[in-house]
Amino acid sequence: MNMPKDVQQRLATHPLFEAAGHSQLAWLFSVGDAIRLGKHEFLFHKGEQSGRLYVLISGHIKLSVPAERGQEKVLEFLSPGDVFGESALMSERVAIADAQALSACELLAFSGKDVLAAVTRVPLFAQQILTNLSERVEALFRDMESVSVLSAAQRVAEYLLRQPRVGNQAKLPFHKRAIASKLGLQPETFSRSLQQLAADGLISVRGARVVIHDPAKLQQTLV
Amino acid sequence: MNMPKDVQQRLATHPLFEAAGHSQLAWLFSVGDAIRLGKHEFLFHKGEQSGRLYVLISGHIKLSVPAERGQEKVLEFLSPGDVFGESALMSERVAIADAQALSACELLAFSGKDVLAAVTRVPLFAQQILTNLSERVEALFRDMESVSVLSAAQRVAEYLLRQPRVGNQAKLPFHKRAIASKLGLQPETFSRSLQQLAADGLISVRGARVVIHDPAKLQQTLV
DNA sequence: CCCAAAACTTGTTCTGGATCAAATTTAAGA
DNA sequence: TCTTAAATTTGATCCAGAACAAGTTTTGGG
Repeated sequence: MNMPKDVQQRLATHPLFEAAGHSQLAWLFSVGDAIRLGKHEFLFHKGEQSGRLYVLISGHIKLSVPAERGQEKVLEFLSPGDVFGESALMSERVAIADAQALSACELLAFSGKDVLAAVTRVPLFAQQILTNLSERVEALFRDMESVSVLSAAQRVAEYLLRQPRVGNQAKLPFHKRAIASKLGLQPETFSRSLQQLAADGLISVRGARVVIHDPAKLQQTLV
Repeated sequence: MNMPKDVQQRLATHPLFEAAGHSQLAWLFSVGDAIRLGKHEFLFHKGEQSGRLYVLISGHIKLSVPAERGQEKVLEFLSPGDVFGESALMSERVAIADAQALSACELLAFSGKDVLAAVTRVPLFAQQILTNLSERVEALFRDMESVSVLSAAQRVAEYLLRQPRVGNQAKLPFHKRAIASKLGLQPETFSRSLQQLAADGLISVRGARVVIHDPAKLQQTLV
């Protein structure tokens, strides 16, 4: 549909596509749209009928639903490789959340029809989608579990332990307010939980930078 | 692998398979296992490496994780047509929850390898799996949203409205304790929420039978 | 049909996190 | 750089739902 040549060349070496053959790639690129989003831009809003499935190539996207008093509930942070907009695969369905870019993003978009067609035409691509959807289901399970069995500080500790670290330092990848919402906490409680963990000598916080003094000991707090 | 002839015949007319051709069905039945579970029986436990993807044909299954003090957190109730055990599609993964039959069940089981192979051999089947996984992601989104934005009574009202009704009467399909856990509530709070809705004249409760006097008015309480 | 065990309900108290309020720090534009 | 809005933190209070404690009802196995 609308896929600049330079984008195609970069994608051809992308993990999602490298296993696909030449003609398969050509077909994917002929039916897919390349999309760019600026930071803060919305890809779709809750209630819209986008009808397309998206593959995030670069950047980060936040799925959230508006709540009362201008608040929002963050459902998921999406990273490169993630597949979303699954309502496209169901008939008559409408987006269940807002999708907003947290940074500049590149995406591919496919119509639901083309995705189902891709199952026969580019099986490796279909398998990637299956695997990614499975991973999202498991991630959501983990979230549901922690929201209902862990305390605020434990949820924060679990989140910190999941972040990539350089040395023993992790960087909170998004606004604390958004992370708090994802964890099912108010910003105040998130802040206080960080302070609590710091007071317990488990971490040090300065802005978005968190030093985890002893990951094993922090992990202990989750029991 | 292990598929009695009578099971094959019933499955051939099942919505999941009716679109598949004769030889495709034959292949599916040759690689799939038919499984029966008695009420209360476990299909797998958290931490096990079942390595298989399951399709629920009849009966109901509960996915849950053990919590402290012998409690459990119910993550999902599965109904006929649902696909689960998605860890099978990811390498090196282990079940994230327990799966227990809530009634006598019939299932099909496929190895992860065979599922990925099915993408090329029985595309319609792969599409069904894609669609069902998408539905589960959306259902989990809805659950996350209600847990964090609705009050106890609102979550109960929402749950009641989703149950099938004959006339204006709905029947709670599982133990109240299990439903409460699914909604992120203690049994006591679930019970009191039902009483509250009854006191407000919105419903009447007798055992597992709930009469919804005016669905529209009950829906109003969710605003 | 009986009866023990499980499920559910009802009452009371308690508490983790929400809410309200007010600094203080950070960061995005002009 | 400056300016101003946004993000974060800190403090004080409040409350929905958890936890604990007894009943009461339902259920299923014998």
